[in-house]
Amino acid sequence: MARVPPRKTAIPRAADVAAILMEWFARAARDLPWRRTLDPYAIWVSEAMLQQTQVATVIPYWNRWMAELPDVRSLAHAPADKVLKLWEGLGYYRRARHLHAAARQIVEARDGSLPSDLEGWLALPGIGRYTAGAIVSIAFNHPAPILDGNVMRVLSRLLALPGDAGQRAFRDSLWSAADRLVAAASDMDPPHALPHAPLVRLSGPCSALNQSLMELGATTCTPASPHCHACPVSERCRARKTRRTADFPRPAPRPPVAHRTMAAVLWQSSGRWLVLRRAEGTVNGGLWEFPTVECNAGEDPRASLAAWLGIDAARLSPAGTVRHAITRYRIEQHLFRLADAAIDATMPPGAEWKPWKDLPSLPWTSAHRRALQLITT
DNA sequence: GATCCGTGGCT
DNA sequence: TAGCCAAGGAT
Repeated sequence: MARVPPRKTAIPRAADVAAILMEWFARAARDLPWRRTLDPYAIWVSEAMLQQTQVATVIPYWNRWMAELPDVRSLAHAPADKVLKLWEGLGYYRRARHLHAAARQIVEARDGSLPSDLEGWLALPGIGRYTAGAIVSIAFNHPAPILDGNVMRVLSRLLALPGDAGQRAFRDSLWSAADRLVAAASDMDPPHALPHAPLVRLSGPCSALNQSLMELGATTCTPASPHCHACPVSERCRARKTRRTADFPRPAPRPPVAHRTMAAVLWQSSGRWLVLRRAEGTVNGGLWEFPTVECNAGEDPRASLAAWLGIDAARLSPAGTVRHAITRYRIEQHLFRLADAAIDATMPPGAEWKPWKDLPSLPWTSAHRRALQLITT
């Protein structure tokens, strides 16, 4: 039988690869909580949480979220602070605000009925091509391709396709490869059973194929030292064949790290503490923190804070340091306590006094949640 | 297209 | 320790 020579950037015999990956997934799939359901709302929440976030981090958040906000109506009607509190510590808080806004949109414009097609999902805030494809393939078995960091790594190695995630042509080629695979899977039988994870449910072969690509990237085709001996498609992998798995994908250039210094005041007066909610549109918008000022390079943090508050620096007592990171910034937060006597100081704009007992239930920025613990202990 | 948006874990 | 990484989307 004549065999068509594979195009260089095409998956050789995509149907074979799809079948192998699905069979592997049936054996290797991890039992993750959102895999036990076909509810598109639950899958949507998991996909929003999993953006740029690791599975192990997401699991407890997803469980809490689903217990508190089990359906789209409960989310639509929830207060913003409750939504943010459930997201506290996950980062990229815009995801939570988008989820909330999309739920309201679904309840108001669609009477609470979730979309079942790609275009319907893409029309919602916070949902792009990856997330829409993931939801419709996993929940509805639609043959929509997905391309995330894992799939990009798996397919670029399989094809030995040079390039990095920042390059349009590279991404386009991989979207095409992902599309051919899920299309090939769509008319196959799904794996019959997942003996290793019997509680995992599959809507069909498109779900199995897409999840197999992500699973392979997460557990086997890892960024550093991939476990090629355990890979079901290693014999078809062009990067493996030439011992160049480390070359794919090429890392995208990263913006240089910048260091910043901040000073925050833990100001207690008559049993109340001064806190403020960060403005929407800023970093960590909507979250609460203690009043904070950024220090100029080389400036003494205590002097900066004293000047900002209009008080003598000697009245601020050091209470510890918290280090954290926001995207490309590495931030050193210096904490200072200020007690009752300083009622003559300048109130930072937007700040309000809250009793101690109210503080733990607010949604905090990560750095200041740790500051809170420093005070407690 | 480049830049911004968080965090915790791992090496 | 510093750097790197993880199921992206919006502007």
